[in-house]
Amino acid sequence: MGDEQRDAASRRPTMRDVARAAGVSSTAVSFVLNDREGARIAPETRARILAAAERLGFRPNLTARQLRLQQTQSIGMLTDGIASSPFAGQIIRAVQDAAWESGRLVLLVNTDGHTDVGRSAVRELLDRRVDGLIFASTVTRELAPLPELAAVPSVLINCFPAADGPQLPAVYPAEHAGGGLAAQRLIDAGHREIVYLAGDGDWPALQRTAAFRERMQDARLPVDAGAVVPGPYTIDSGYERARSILQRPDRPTALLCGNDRIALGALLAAQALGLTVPEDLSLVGYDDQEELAGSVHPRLTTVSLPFYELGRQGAETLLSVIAGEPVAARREVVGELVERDSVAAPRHP
Amino acid sequence: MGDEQRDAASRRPTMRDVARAAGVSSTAVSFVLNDREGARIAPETRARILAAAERLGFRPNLTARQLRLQQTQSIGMLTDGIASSPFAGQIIRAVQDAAWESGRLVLLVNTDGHTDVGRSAVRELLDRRVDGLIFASTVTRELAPLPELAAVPSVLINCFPAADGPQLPAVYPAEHAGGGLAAQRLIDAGHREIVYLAGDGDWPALQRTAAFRERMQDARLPVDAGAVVPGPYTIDSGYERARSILQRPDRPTALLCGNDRIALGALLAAQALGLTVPEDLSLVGYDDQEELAGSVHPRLTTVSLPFYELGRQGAETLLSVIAGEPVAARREVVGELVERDSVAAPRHP
DNA sequence: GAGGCGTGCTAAATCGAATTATCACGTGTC
DNA sequence: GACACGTGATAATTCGATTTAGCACGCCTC
Repeated sequence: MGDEQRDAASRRPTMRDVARAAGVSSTAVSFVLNDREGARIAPETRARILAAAERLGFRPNLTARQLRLQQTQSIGMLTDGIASSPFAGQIIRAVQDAAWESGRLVLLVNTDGHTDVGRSAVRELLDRRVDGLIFASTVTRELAPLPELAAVPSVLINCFPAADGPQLPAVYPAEHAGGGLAAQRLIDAGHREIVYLAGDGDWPALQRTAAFRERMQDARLPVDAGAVVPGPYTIDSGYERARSILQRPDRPTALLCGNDRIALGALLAAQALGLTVPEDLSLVGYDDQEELAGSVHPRLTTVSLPFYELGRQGAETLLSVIAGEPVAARREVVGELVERDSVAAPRHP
Repeated sequence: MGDEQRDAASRRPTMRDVARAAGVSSTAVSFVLNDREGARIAPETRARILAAAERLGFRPNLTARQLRLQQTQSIGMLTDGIASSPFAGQIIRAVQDAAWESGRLVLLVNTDGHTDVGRSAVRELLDRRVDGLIFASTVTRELAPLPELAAVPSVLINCFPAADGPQLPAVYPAEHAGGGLAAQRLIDAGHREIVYLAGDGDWPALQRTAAFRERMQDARLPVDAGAVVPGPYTIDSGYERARSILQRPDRPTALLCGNDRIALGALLAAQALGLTVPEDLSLVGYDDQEELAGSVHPRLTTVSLPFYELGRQGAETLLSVIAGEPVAARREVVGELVERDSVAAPRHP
């Protein structure tokens, strides 16, 4: 066995190997395998090349192709925390799905919130010549994107750019609309006294609170000083806030909650006070944390956060930018009301 | 402004640009920037090159380097479901952390359980010349790894190879040890009548059941026919099984559960029957599903699944294989007992 | 002053594909 | 018989780095 044959057996076969096997030049092989139009190759030659490629199990070396073509068919994805939020997985999955469908692969980097890691990660990804970049935030917020992101097509997911940074396209949840959905559900059920156990000053909380007020006003219901009670997004805080509110003689008939954890706290408080949900008290959560909202008794009516959709639309936006198509600067994705068992008509209407 | 200068300004600078700017050959630039030992470059020349590189903001094109060096400093990661399990994120995070520390990036592909997608994903990753591959399963099980995986260094996480497939190194949870931990907790608390609401015939369930029997025997406690009740890993099933068991006059004083969902079902059943946990009934779960085990009242004592550790050890094993170091064929990682509030001494000892 | 040697640097090949510019050959036309 | 033209291929270059082999020069030695 000659050196050449031994080599061809141990190495992955290259285009040259195929060319030699078919008795043609590597140019011909390239033309045939890429179905290059305008290339004139006789049918028999073509067949011989195809057969040789098949027989050798030839697959092009993508690293070489990437260098020549100056594009890597891969996109970089930065997150500031994968596992810190159980939802992040959905975004990653969606981005990966969309990328895969477009023939691309995802290079994933988790910065764990460290800006310096993020910075070197972006550099590293640019050095690898990714076709585009996605930055996904674990919490919905305004932020100043790293200026380096602007070097290639980039898209923000679950956040949006501050006025002073690069104006990258952004895809994030329609918190105002979602908050409206939640509030409207309680209003539609006939509740007139609703208290909002809101989140704590973050952007989603502000948006949802505004929506709550608007819907109440639209329904000509009063929103007095005590109607919005902000606090941390924890079970304990939900419990404490609900407890003090539900002990009032003029207690509300429904509590709108900033998230499912607060709602769970409220549920526990209601039970501790001998109130039955939803008969004595209606409850609406937010986030639709599967493991939580669907596991308690009664199961929580809540609004889902459209994480998969966020990821998909983010990725599709990025692919459009890469393709040179125009895209919307901002895209809000609406979650949906998940009807379960924690809402009923008020007992004394 | 000459063509050349304009080019250098718009393109990312290459090594040639740096060489020209410093008035040397690109070989010299390569030697200096890579600190190649044995290369003889005068200190002034070296400084000039460094200055030029700095001034132009030169960063090497990694695609070109990868082609020349025949290694991509990246690893491929396949999962059969990212978001289906909230834990998968931990494994991904751990793998990415370890890869990053070794100067590598992770190419992530989610197969969603489709073997054909997995197959083409592996091919795609091999075409891109990843240095190694990780396959992570969402459920702990025995499986026949895709034969293609054997083409490069590969490691399995949260699963292990069947006897007939390629024998890849595997890292997975020590279910036997973990099951022992859970059982022992109840035995140590003084319980003598313990029923195991087991999972349904999967590998972890089998391991944990075996461990339960062994610990009981070691403690000279009887394990009669009804002591192990297998069933689905759902809240409902836990509820039903617990209900029928707890209604018996000789009801056990403790229930060991196959996972936290079953345990939650059991908790609800106990409450429905007027039993207090842990006073009347002790409960131990498994998995430590944060959102669930820590949110119910009383909070569940359970055993954690070491997902982060699994990912990290898996990645480190892979890096060792890539480096040509010997590695263990199988590595079991033990979770830990998470003490919370659902275990107490039995009332009638 | 010829030969040896260390220093400092470069030309050219290489990695594996894609692409541009030609080239050889036969056929048809005037 | 000279020339244009279509067909079927190939040689050579390019992408941007790394690496091997070797060149030019000065200094020292005998």
